[in-house]
Amino acid sequence: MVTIKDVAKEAGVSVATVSRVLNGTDRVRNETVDAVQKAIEKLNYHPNFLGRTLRRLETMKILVVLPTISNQFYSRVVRGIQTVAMQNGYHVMLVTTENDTEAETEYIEMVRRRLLDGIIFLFSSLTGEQIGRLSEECPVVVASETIPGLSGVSSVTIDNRRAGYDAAGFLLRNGCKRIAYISAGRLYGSSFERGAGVKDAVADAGLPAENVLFLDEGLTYKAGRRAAERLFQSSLPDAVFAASDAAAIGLMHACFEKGIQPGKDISVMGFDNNPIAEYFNPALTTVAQPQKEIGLQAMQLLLRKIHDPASPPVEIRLPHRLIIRESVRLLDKEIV
Amino acid sequence: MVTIKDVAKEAGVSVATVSRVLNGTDRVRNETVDAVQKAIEKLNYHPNFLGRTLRRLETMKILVVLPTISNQFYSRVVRGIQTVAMQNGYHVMLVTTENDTEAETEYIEMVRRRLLDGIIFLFSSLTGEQIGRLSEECPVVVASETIPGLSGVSSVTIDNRRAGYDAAGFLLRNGCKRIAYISAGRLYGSSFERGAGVKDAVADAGLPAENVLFLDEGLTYKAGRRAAERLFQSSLPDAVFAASDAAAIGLMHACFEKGIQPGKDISVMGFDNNPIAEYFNPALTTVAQPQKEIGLQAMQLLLRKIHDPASPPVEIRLPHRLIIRESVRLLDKEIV
DNA sequence: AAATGTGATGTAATCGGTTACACAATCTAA
DNA sequence: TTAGATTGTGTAACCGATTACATCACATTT
Repeated sequence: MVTIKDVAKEAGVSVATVSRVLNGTDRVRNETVDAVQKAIEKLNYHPNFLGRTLRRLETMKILVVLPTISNQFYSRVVRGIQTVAMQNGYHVMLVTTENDTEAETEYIEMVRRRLLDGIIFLFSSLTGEQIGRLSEECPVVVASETIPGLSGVSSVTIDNRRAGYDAAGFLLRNGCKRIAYISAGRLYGSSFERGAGVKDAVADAGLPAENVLFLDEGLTYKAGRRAAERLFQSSLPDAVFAASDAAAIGLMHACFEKGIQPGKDISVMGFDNNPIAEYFNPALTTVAQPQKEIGLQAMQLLLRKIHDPASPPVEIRLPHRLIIRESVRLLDKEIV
Repeated sequence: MVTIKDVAKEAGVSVATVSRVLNGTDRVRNETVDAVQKAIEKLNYHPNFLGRTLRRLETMKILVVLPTISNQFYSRVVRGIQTVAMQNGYHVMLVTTENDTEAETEYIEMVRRRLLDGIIFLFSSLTGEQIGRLSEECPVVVASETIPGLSGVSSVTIDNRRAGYDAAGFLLRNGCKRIAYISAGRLYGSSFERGAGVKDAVADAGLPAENVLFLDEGLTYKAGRRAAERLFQSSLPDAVFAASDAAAIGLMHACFEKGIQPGKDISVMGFDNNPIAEYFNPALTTVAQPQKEIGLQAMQLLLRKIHDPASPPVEIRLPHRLIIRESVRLLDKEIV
């Protein structure tokens, strides 16, 4: 490997001078600059970041932890993160944990060990306490997901409980009395919160708690299909609300096979406003999160934490939005 | 920050001994090990990777470059890569270029500068020559995408030309004489290859070249919709073949709005066998790539290159598979 | 002419680790 | 008993960069 020493020797100067040319941190005579640059070119030299970051103790790189990249929801959040990162000279690396807790801790070690400057969790299998402790050692932000027991850590999310309340409220106002809710596993706190919101709405409508059926199947197409199979075993609810658009679509697909028309025979609602929601037939009524905005704000909070580790944690709640399409049957009297 | 020196002082030993305890590279007396571990725990010490990798000149991490994470196709390829990587103690980091060439070169610098041990391109805006040069400096593998002018670099793909030929052949055998092909931009060589295969098939069927219409719109839902709008302006072809399932779905959606029934009034075929293909209505006929296998093999090739930089490049072609569902209208006489 | 300032460059310490080598203590074999 | 091997540990060089400080040549000021 070509090192700074080789360049120095080739150019007939000291390593310090080469370093100065590389970083432009100090005045160097023009002829010397030329000689060094010629040597760099001749040897095809590329500075080794390790040496530099070791000395500087910063890497200009941050890590984003997501559960999987097969869920489209995250792509826009990541885009938001990348936008702000790029503006500030930072690079973004992604890692997926794919439910592999051990892998997650491995990656976290990289941040702890200063190979990366900070970390944004869009998901975690760690407990709130663990993340809290981690955040005392290095810059951490949690975004889009709520993690039980988390405190003292900056976060950016929507108000998931409220979003669940609004979604269920919309279904109730349109005549649905019995609602099934397809939720994700226990690691997705946001999905749990939405379920709590559904319960609230049903209670506020004066209906008994039994009118809500929880199906803890997950967020994938398959999860939706599984949920459908369970529903088909007894009398159908008026509406199904899924914690992801994919699950809603999986359910609708199973309905077709049974000859049940979503949007007519049963109302279906998703979450996240995944692009497919608009293209599916029937187009899926869903709840949109400001994904890009979540990413933007998360990265801004992380930058603040990187530059001022003592800065206090901030919790940002962004607004969600109901997107009304065709999969929920509307009562005539309902205006929106 | 707690360093190895602090631990050494706390435990009353030298830094060398602490290092030995950390890495288990040498014999250390049991009591000494205990003392060091106690000190590590007490100080909550985490070794800084930089020092270690600087000395060892290897990071046990590899980089995967993808265009975007909003295309589900890549998630399974990445999963394959991760499987093999994990088995070998490597970690996988992802970066998306989102059509930002500059960002791509930034990440590549990380590999060149030994911050990462190797790189797998699932996409690149670099030319074949550039990647060829890069591969002389560090371990490189190209997977799933074909890059024009690439040589001397290991790669894992399907035979895209053949896949295009097979898809078009299937359409032709089922009575489609005029075929539109929705392709991705010039950076996606695989999509171009598939188009060449379509041309071959049409020529072999004795039909004139005008029977193929190329629509260079892209791979997204929106791209499919744009393609549809262009098609609606003149007489419809018998079939549309899209280089991605998303584009095929975007097109079908536009068809619905026009009252055209895909699978009946027009045949539609996608590519990749995205999970949604199975759930969409009508279910999408498509070409499946062995995504996970592509990832597995790509990582294996990369490992070989990392361990033996002089190993010769290997080009692996994996088989594709037609997945016949409902979006292509079948002639009765066609068995499959 | 002497004192002072300035610009360009080199020397060497440093970042946080790993590891070759040295050395002392202990054990083993002849 | 003693030479030689083994074990455990410390010293210091080293990885590839950055940077505080020193140095020297030359220009400017008094």
